Amino acid sequence: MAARFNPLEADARWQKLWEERGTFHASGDGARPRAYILEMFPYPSGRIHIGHVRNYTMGDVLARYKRMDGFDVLHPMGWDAFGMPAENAAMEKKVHPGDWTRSNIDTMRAQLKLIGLAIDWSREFATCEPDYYGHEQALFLDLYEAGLVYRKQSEVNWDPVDMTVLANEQVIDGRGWRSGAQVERRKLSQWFLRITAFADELLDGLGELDQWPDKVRLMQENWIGKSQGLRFRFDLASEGKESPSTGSGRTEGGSGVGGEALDAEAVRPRTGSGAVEALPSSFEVFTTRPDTIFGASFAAISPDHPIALALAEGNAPLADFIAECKQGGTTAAELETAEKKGFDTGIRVVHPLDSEWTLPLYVANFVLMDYGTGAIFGCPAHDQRDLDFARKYGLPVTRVVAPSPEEAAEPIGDEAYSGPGRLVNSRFLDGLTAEDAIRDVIARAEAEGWGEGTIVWRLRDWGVSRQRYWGTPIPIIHCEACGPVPVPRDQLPVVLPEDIDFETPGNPLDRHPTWSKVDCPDCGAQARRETDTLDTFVDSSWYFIRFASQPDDSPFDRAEAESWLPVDQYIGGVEHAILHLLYARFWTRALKRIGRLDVDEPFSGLFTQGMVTHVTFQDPEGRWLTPEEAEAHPGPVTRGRVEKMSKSKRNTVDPEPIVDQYGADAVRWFMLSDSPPERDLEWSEAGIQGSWRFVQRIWRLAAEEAGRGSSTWLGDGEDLALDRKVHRTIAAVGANIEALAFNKAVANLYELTNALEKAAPSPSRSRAVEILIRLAAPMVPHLAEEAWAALGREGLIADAEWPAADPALLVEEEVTIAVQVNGKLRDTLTAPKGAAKELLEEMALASDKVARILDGKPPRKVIVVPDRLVNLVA
RNA sequence: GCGGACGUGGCGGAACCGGUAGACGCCGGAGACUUAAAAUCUCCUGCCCCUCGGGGCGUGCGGGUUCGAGUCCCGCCGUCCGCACCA
Repeated sequence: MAARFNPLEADARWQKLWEERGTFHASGDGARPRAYILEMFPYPSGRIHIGHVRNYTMGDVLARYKRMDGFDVLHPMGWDAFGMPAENAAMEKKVHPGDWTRSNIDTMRAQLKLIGLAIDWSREFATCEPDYYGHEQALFLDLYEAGLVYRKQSEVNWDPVDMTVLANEQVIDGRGWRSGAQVERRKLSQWFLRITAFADELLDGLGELDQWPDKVRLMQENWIGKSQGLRFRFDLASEGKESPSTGSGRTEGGSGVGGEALDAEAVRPRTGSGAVEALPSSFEVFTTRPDTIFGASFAAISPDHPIALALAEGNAPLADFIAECKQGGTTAAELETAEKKGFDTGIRVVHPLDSEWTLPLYVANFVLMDYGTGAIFGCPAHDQRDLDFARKYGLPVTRVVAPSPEEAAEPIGDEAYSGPGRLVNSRFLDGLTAEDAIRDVIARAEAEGWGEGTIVWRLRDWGVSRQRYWGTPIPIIHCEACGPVPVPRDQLPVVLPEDIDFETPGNPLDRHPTWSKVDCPDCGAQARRETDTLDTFVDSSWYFIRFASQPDDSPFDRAEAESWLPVDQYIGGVEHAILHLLYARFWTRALKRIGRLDVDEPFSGLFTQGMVTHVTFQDPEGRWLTPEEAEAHPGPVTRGRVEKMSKSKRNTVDPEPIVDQYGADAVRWFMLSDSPPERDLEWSEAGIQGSWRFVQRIWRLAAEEAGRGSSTWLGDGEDLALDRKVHRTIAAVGANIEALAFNKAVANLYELTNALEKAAPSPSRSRAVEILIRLAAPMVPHLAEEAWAALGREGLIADAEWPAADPALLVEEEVTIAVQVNGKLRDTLTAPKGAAKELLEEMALASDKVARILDGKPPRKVIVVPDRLVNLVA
C-alpha cells in the first residue's frame, strides 16, 4: 500500500474507467428520479481558466452527490462556439474562425477531462455546427410564423473603417475599440424577437423562482421595468389661445387669465418653408403621476421626437440645440453632472383639464425618445429633474401634494417632494390621497377621451441581427417581389460558407461571390439571402433543451425534453444575470406559446458563483508583473489589490500545470474550500498546498485501514462518540452540498478527519473511514476511487450509495449548558439532554464560580433555556 | 441619484429561530522526528491586564429593545455590485 496518493498516476486511470463504463451517462430509463444539473457552457476562447474550474467543480460535486443519492443525473457539457473572438482571431492570425474554434474546443475538452468531471460526454455539441444551428434556424422560423419575429429599422453603432457594426461595449469614448474611428449611428433594417409580448409573464414568473438569488430576480425586475400610469394627449394650442403665466408662480385656479399677450411672431419658429403646417395637432405623453397634473408647468419632448425634428427644419437654433444634445458622453459621471437643458419652441400646449390653460413646449435634453412616448409633462414640485429645469428657465413651481395639511402652503425648495400625501392646489382633486387622485384622473381621462391608463415597459424587443460571419445564418431570403421569405424547411440548415475572406473589412457573407445569391422560394426570381447572423445569445437560449433531447430530425423531442426540464440547478457567473437568463426564459415561454414545449421556466434553481481572484504586482513604473516576475524582479515591487484574474493585470493562473503538479482532487478541494461559493475565492499557493495535504491525510487514513486487512480487525469495541460524530457529519455534509454550501461541507469533512486521526482503532473507526471516503467522493473522486479499491470494496465508489445518517445517533445524550450571570458567561456544565429546568437551575447555583459572583445573594430571576443555558439575574 | 448586498481575529470564513462568538482552513509560534533539510506529527495562537486562580474588552461607529444582541429596531460611516436623465 503506497504511503502517498499519487494523482499523476491515478487520475487518468479512473477517468479512463469512468469513460469506458459510461458511468456518467444519463439513462432516462425512468427507474430513478431525475436531476438535471447544468453549468453555463463555456465559450471556447482557447484554454480553460481557473474560473471555469471553480464553476464546473461546483456543479460536479452536486451531480456526483445526486448520483450517489439515487438520482438519474443529467450533467452535460457543450460549447457556446459562435462569436466575435473567432473573427478577431481570423483577422489577426489568419486562421479560419471555424478552425480556431474547433481547435480551442479540443484543447479545452481535454483540459476539462483532466479535472475528472462527471459529465455525460455523449451529449456534447458545439453551437457552431450545422447540426445545432440548423435546428435553431427551424425554431427561428417557427417563431417567425407565429408572429414573434419581425423586421424594423433600427440604429446601430457603425464603424466606418472596419465597416462593421459594433456592440455598445465595443464603443469606447465614441470610437471603435479596434479601429479608433469615430463611430456613426446608422439605421439598418434588422430582425427583432417580440420579447415585450412576454414582459408581463417574464415579470410574474420571477415570483415563482424561489430558488433564484433575490439579487438576480431584482435585476431582472428592474430590467423589465414595469411602470403603470397615464398616457394622455396634449393638443397644440391654436394661435390666439396663448396663455402666459411665466415666472409668476401659478396657484390654484390660475387659468391663464390676464398677463401680457405674447407676440406670437417673436416666438413662433421661423418656418419659412411651411414646416409648421406639417406638425401634428397633438402628441402623447406618459406619466406615472397623473395626480400631479395640476402642478404641470411645462411640456417637453425628446430631441429625437418627430415634432422636434419637424420644427428643426428651417429653425437653425433648434437644429443646433438638437445636435448639441446628441453629443456629450453617456457615461454615468457625465449624466450625473449633465445640466438639464431645454429649447423653448414657442409653441404652447393645452392643459387637458383646463382648455384655458396652456403650457410652454420645450425640447429637453433629458427626455428619452425610446421610453414611454418620448414626451413628458413637467411637474417641478414633485420631480427633481423637472424642478432643476424649472428653476433654470424660471417656470412656475406649484406644490400639489402635501404630506400634511400644515405643509400645504410650504414652498418647494431645492428638493422636489416625491413622498406620499394628499392633494392641494388641485381643484377637484384637493384632499384626495395621491393614489386616489391617480385613479380619479385616469378614470376622468378615459371618460373624456383624452387619455388612458396604461403600462409602460423598460424592456425592449430583442434585436437579434448581427452583421457578422461567425454566427447562425438567419434563414430568410429577400425577394424584390415577395419581400422576406422563410427558407423552406427542407433546405435547412442554411450552412455558413467555408471559403471566406477576412482580408477586406466588413461582413464576409455580404462579399461572398455566390452564397447570398439564391432563387426566391416563392416566385423563383433571383433573390438574395439574408446575410445577417443571429446574436449568439440565441444559441444559448435553448441549448439546455438540446442537451436533454437531441434527435437528428428536429430540435428536440418534446416528451423527452419535458422529462428532464426544467434544469434543477443551473450554475454560472452573475454577469449573465440579465441578458442570457432573460432570453432563455423568454425562449422557453415562446416555445410554450407556440405549443412546442410545456415548460414555463427553464431553470428552477439558479446559483451565481463568485470569481477567482489573485494578488497583483506592479513595478515602480506601474507595469503589471506576474507573481513569478515579481519574485524575480530586481527592483522594488508593489503588492497590489487582490483582483479578478485578467490578462491585462497579469495575475491569471493556468489550471493545467497546477493539476499536473497536485492532481485534480487537490485543485477541486481548493475550489470548494474556505470561501462561500457565491463570493470571490482568492487563489493562493498556500491554499492549494493545504488542499494537497488534506488529500494525503485522507489517503493515509484509508491506507492504514486497508493495511489492517479489510475489516477483520477487532478493536476495543464500539466507539459511540465517534459514531455520533460520523452520523452528524453524514447529515451535515449532505445538507450542505444540497445547499451548495461547499465551504461548510469541506469544514465538516475536516472535522471528521481530525476526529478520526485522534480516535483509537475500533470497528467504529474502521466503518467511519469508509464513510469518510464516501462523503468525500463527490469532491475528491479520484482519491475516493483509489481508496475504495484499496479497502477492497466492490465496484466504483461513483456507483456507491450515499451513506444514510442514523437518526438515533444524531441525538446527543449529554449537552453542555452555559451558565450566565446577568447575561455574562461564567461557567459551563454538562447535563443529560432534556434535563428538567429545576435540575439545571440547581446545578447552576451549585457552581463555585457562580457562587463567588453572586456573593451569597440569591438571584432575582432565573432564566433557563433547556439544553442551552441558565441565566441568573442578580 | 435609485436599487441591492455586505462589514466578525493577521487572513478566508463559521455561528440553527435572539442563547457558550471565532467551528474549519491559511498564516504564525513552540516542540517531536532527522546528521540536516523537506515531509509528517503534537501543542499554542482574538486583544489587553494578571498575584497564573483569574479579570477586563471585543462582531464598522452611536443609540435602543431584551434576562441575554454578530443576529432585531433607529441613526451614521465604509466597501462592493447592479441600473442609470425611465417621466
